[in-house]
Amino acid sequence: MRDQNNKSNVETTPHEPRWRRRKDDRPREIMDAALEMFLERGFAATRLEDIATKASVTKGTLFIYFENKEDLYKSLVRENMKELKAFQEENKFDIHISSQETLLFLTNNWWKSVANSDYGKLPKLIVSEAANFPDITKEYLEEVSRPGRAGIAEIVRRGVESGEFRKVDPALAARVIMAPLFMLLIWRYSVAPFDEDALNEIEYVNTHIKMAIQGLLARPSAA
Amino acid sequence: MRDQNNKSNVETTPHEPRWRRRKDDRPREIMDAALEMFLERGFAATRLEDIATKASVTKGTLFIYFENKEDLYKSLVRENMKELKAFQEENKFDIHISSQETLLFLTNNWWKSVANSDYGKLPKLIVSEAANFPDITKEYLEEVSRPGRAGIAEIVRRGVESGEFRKVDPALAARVIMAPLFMLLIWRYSVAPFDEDALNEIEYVNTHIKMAIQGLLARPSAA
Amino acid sequence: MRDQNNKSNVETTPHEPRWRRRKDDRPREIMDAALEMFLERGFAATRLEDIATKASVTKGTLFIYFENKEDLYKSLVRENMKELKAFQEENKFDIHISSQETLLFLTNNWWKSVANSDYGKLPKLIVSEAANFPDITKEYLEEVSRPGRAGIAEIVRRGVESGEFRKVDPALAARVIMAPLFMLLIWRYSVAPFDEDALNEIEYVNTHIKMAIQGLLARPSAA
Amino acid sequence: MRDQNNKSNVETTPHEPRWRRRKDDRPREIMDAALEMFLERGFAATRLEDIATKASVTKGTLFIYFENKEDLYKSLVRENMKELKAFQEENKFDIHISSQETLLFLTNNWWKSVANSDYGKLPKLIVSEAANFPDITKEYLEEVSRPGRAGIAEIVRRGVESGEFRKVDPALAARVIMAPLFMLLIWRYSVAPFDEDALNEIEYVNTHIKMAIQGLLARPSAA
DNA sequence: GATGAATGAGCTTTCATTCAT
DNA sequence: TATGAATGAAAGCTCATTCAT
Repeated sequence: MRDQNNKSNVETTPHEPRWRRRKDDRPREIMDAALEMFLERGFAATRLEDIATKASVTKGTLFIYFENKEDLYKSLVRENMKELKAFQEENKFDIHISSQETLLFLTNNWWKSVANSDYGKLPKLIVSEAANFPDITKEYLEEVSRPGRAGIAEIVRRGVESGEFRKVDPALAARVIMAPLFMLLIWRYSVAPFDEDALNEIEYVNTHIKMAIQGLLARPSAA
Repeated sequence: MRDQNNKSNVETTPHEPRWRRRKDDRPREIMDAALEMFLERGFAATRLEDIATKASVTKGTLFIYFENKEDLYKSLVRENMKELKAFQEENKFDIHISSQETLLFLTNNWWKSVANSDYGKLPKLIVSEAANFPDITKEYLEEVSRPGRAGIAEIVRRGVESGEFRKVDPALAARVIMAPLFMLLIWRYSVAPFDEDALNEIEYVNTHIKMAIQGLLARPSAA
Repeated sequence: MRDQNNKSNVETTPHEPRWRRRKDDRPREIMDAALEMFLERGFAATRLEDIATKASVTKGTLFIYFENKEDLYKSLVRENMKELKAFQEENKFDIHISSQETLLFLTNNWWKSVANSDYGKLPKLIVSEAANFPDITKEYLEEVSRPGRAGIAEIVRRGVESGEFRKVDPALAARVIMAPLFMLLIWRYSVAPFDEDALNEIEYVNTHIKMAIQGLLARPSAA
Repeated sequence: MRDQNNKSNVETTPHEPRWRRRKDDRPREIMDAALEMFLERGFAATRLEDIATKASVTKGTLFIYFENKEDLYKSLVRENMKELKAFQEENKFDIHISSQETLLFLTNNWWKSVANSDYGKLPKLIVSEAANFPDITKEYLEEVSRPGRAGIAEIVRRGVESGEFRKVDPALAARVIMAPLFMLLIWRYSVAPFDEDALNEIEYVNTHIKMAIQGLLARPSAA
């Protein structure tokens, strides 16, 4: 993989160094590699050597930046959670538009900023390792999942209150609205690569959000 | 990596069951215990000793009934898949009732016979181990998932054709309709035990199916 | 080391089993092997594989009987300490004989039962690993060393009191009396194998105890 | 196992010191730090990083002055041995005084110049690492231990010859006389820090040397 | 010279699997 | 059949050593 025969030609060619110092970038690179592997194989089935190889370092380097395998896992999940939380908080909706428009807007944002970033990988990871990392699971539920649901529930509640939506339980409706979106992420990062029936994700999301809005509207258009 | 050694048992009778029967049905007990553990921890993180303890036998006994850990895993998934398939096939809908009634009827059936049996544990397991057991993943997609989706899509197609439903892509709508149900199963067997916000599953399913039907109907009731 | 070619002649010779169950004897055998190695190399420099080989088992077997390397070390030291303590307690001196005879008697006993048993290996081990196992060190000091010193000091005290011995501090004299005996054990298990100048241990002990008694007697014989 | 690679520096000048000097004498500082750590933990259990930290340098610096960990160990032991030898050689006794006075004089000198300097740390180190560094062990025995014993034996021999001492084997008596002194050093640098029963070292040495002289004198005073 | 990030050999530990009992 | 002691391959982790900076 790397240049291994730079012994015999030392004094002739100014050969590439065997490695470089990249103190600032390594942790991120390692966490990125680890996220991919953990997402694909799960925590226990992933060997540190594979993560190291993927991050273009050796096993030992992992231990410079992380205490152990578990610490690496928790660090990368928490790092992604932190960023996702920040995103959620700044992504407040415009309360002047209708509830259905707000849902559309949020779904759109979600698609662009969550579904197609590393944050979108968290659900599959959290779900798969839930019982193995109870603390992480609780943190995710409390800090990411619950606030997210609460936000959607609030929109639904306003829609119901204003008469725009039918009478539904906002908390349940929020869960129902979010389910197909999370299912998409879980699907994508688990069975999708083995599915011969490729899924058009954008059409799926559009179909979902339209159905959901139609399902909520007090006087749905016959469109 | 896995899934490729179907060599050693060629010379035995092809109809010999995967595991030998015993009067007290040890294999089933072992598979039940294994299902619980694999579901909770994942394949790699589950120790055979734990499965054995849960099944009230010892490690060595597992190897009397199953070739190895992988064989145990595949056996239990396939056994459950086989039964689930049988259920799906006999559970054909009555084509004389309306499409929305059919959806209600199927959801009801699903709730009683899938969501609350061991079959309901498959999605979380399959999703978590997808990349580690590609063959199993493909089998599930081909033999369980795809036929299920096709069944729902067909109902939607008829609803659209008859004018009962709006014009939607039946395949996508089918995925959207099924997503919250699968999400429920995955949720239940992963993060739910750690969630302080207990989910009323029946209300969730009802909310979902009502919203979905409202979302599909050409002239939805304003209920 | 063991029979390795029992593959080709399986159906002909009733070959020796590859291993036997020796649940009851293994811990002692492992601890004996470990004591030898730890004594020679020290804790950190001893590889578990070497201990295993010496005990005629494999690495994995060590972990059936001991939690980890440290537990093995502590177990063997404590086991030997326990036996040594028992010996010390039952080996009470006859208070009717003179103090000098008591010292001779005890030294004789020590030579037979401590110096030439595994207990005699403890001092070098304790000394070498003192800072690495503070708890063990304290236990040894409290439970073995201190009572031993106290016993000797008591004899000296009686000798002084009765006028048999000169006026000396019994506690210090006890330490001085014991020092050459412990030094012998430490010497024997450390540098002695590399010394060209072989030490006649019995003569050494005799020379010591005679000098010590002469050194203590109020009116020493001119022998 | 160790001690056998004296190959690489053959072509350099034979008088080149083992370690290069620097104005602020880094090698000495490193060896001092290493001595403390090796003495406390042993060779294998001591991490170079800890030595470096103690010497206020970093790991890499150690390798500027010493080839490797083993070289550092050997260098510091040999350096101390060399100085100790020099001390022993110049510390010849005055043959005009009595043998018992000579013993007192030497013990006094030993207390001031050996027991309370770094040389006094050698015995515990040598004893602990004897089997791991056979060459060092032999050097110590030949160059330090044996000459020391021979010196004491010579004094005893003269005492016996002159009638001042009883008839004893000078070599054995020498060992017996030295044992409590070495035991003191070993005790001090191993278990003493964990002993609740603090030892008054000076009283111990005085008690010892008085007892030893009384034990040797042909007509001991009844003091 | 000095640093400390990076390496990789080697050790401890785990656990699926075997097999004596 | 059933057990669980014993095995040994493989994984996590440590740390002496190297070398880019």
